[in-house]
Amino acid sequence: MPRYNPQSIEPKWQKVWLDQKTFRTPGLDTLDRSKPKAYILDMFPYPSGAGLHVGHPEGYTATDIVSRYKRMRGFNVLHPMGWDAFGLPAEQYALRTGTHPSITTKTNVDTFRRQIQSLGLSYDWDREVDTTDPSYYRWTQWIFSKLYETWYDPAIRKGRPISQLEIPSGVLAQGDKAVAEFVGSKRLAYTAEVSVNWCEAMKAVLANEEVTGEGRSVEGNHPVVKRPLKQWMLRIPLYAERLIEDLELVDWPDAIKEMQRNWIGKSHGAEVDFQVCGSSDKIRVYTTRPDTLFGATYMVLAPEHALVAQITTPAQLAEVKAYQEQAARKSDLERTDLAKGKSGVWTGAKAVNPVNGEQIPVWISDYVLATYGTGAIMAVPAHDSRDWEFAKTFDLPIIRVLDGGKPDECWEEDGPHINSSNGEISLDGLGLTDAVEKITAFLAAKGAGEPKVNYRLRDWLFSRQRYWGEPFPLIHWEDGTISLVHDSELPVRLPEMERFEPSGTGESPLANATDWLNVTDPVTGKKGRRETNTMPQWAGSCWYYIRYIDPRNAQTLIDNELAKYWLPVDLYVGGAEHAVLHLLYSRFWHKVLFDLGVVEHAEPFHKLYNQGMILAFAYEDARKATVQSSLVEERDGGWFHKETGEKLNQIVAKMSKTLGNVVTPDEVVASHGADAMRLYLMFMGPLDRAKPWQSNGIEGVHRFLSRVWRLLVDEDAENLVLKPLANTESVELERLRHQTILKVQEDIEGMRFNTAISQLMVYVNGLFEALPATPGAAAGVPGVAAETLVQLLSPFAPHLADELWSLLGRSSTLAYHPWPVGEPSKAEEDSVEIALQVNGKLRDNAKVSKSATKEELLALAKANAKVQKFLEGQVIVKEIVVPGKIVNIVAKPA
RNA sequence: GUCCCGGUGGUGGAAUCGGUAGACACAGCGGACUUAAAAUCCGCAGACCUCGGUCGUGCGGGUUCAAAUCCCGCCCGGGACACCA
Repeated sequence: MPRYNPQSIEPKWQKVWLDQKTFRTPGLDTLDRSKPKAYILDMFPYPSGAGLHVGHPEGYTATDIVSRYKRMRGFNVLHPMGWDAFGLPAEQYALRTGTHPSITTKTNVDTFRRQIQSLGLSYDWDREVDTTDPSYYRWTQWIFSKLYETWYDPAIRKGRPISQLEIPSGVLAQGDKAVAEFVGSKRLAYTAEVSVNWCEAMKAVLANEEVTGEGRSVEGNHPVVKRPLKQWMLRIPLYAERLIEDLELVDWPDAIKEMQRNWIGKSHGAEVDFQVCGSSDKIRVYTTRPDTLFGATYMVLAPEHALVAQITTPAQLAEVKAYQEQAARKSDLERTDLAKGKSGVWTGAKAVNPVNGEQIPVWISDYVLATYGTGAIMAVPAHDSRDWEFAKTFDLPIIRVLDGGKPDECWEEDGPHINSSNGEISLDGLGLTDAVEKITAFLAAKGAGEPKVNYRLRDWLFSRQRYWGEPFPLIHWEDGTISLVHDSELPVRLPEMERFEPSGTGESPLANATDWLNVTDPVTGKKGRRETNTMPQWAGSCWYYIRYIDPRNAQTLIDNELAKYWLPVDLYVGGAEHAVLHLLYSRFWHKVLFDLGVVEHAEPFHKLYNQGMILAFAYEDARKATVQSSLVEERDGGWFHKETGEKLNQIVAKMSKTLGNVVTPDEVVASHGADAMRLYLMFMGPLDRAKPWQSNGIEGVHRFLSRVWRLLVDEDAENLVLKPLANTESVELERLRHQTILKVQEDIEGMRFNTAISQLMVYVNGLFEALPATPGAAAGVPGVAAETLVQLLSPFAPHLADELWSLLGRSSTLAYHPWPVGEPSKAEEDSVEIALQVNGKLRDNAKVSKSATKEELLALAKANAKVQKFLEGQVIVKEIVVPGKIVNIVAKPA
């Protein structure tokens, strides 16, 4: 009767773990800090209305296995879960349904928590955080206050309190307003009228990182246009250098590090001044190829460049103005579309090339970006493809200064310089590196330029005109000053509002919360208005890993001692889609907090691991049109359309409603149990690889768990009882046991869960084989084997393991039971099978003693009949013996 | 266009300090048990042929006694970036 029944044992153990707080991590008072620690973190989810999908449990299971394993190895483990619950989708859903986002958020969180708990994950639920909880966002606001009150000191490469900023006497002399302006120009958080990415469909501003290369929103793929708005910005580029350097300190996938480096986009070059003819104005350009300066035949300014108005000649004014207006109206998409040709207008002005005195025309064009470098370039058409295209379009002169490539093609590679000399300097004959060095020194000496490092990374646009986000702790006073809400008055709560639609004007919905909006200074009677923008969703997720360590601390963000002990996060698992956004922002905030002494480590996440996406099979017909999975049947080793009978191809695709191939965790838990689901997710393949869900696969692991159950439990008995266990273990089983312990622990440490599980299967197969042929015969599975198997299985299938553990007569959970000891000496085989080769081809195998010498192996090979057959009529040329592996005899015809 | 990752049986995948390719599973085939089915257990299983071999890790070369593994050149799939001067 008592068959393996996950539906009854899983809820039972989940209740025990929850009720007894089995996975509670001690707080400061009871924490034994002499023990090693493991902070194992999942990227917390956005609790959407759709509930958990199978991708979530993949990463969660992996971290859960590591957490459970580390506990058994005697580590203090911190393994928390929480909710990234602010954000646009909740607000949009609320607007559609008329339900307040705080209500839908609560419902969704409850669903997510129930689903996650049904997977048996060993989270400490006492540490749950929710970014929308005022007691949480109080500290998000606090961190913003710190950003506002911090400036970056380039001399010591650190963020410092604004109180330590020295005000130049010249600024002091100009009065309070000038001082405020000066300080504002140094704060890490500042407000500015900027051209922003405005998404009409979302009625909100987006950060650069939230806009795709096609000029559409990452969320929802809506069109995005440029529009000037007053916004809060964060000066993340000041930390660019450290954000690049400190990638050396962390153990992250190379691909992610590379993406961050690319995003920060450091480049070395020089700034060069060009004198405008007939004017005192100079145009400063940034170039990474100062060595090509002799080939500069014209210049281009961004249409928004400040000098355009001053240098444009009256004759060109109308045309220039028209072009500027046209450019301003274009979206980034239209401006950067590579398919379109180059456009531009001559300003009428000329400037002097500082190395050869040539007067060259100054153009404006939208292919030059106002926001990068100086917003102006020197154009070297012979050696830059963009300049080449522009010069060809407008018939501008092209001078080659590098020897290489075909005569009528642009050459962007290295080569000996030509046509590059004047009376004072010559680059002719030099290669790229030498030429750059020489010309840069020359320009510096003449005061016409200097070496310069540039970053692609821009200031982070940090405000949104939405309701469902953290309010800024700021007040705009009637006298034009801005002040922070005092720490003691935090949090600034998000007001309860009935209507919170975005206005569409760029004004946040909070502007309508009249009672909340207006404030009066109790001391001076001065009137003010709260900041009505809210923070972007990234704000809450930037620092949640810190709060988990000390989640209920009402006095400070985090206790210093706890921060010292638990940080950094030892293992951080999540999807690769956060490669630049969340992970870059988080590192930036962490560095600011590091500079302020809140945390003691330069980097927040030591080891990062990206789980691959769970895909699913889908079907398409000969025209490559996809077919709903419900209309597909499998027969005769192929797939066919149920209605038309057409033969279909199996493909791998993302799970989607349209393909009808979505699998939800709830249905898998219901049909096969959480343990089977966990095991299958890990058995599918390497964690970091994308792989398709196969319903047959889950059957397979379920069968394995049933086999384990049957190995130990007497299914014929009326009640739940163990089969009789044997007292002694054969030499072979002992060896297999030690091999299994060692393999499983190595594989868990290396995050190779699929091969750990196969080893467990090998062990179970071995135990079955060793059972007496006749059922009921005296000895069953050796007791030590039974206990070890259950222990090794427990990180993977914790419900089954705890159930069997209690059947084995142990009263408490396995969660903190010491991991079994695997001894390499006992795992070693005493004989090995080696390959006998002739000329590199396998001819026979031989079982030999592990200690056999080279001579013995060679003699054995030569005595082998099959080997001899292939040596007939041959002369031996060479003999290679690798003990424990192969003997290879090289021979050639006599 | 540039960068990164990958390509192994019918399927998911093992094996990379170069040393017996295909562990473990899924699907398949055969057998046992059963009135029958399910479940379970045992066995077979890369391809090709003359049953002793030959070929075989996307394709073509190379290094080596020996290559899935290292090198060169391609092809295909996935991801990221893309007028950043």
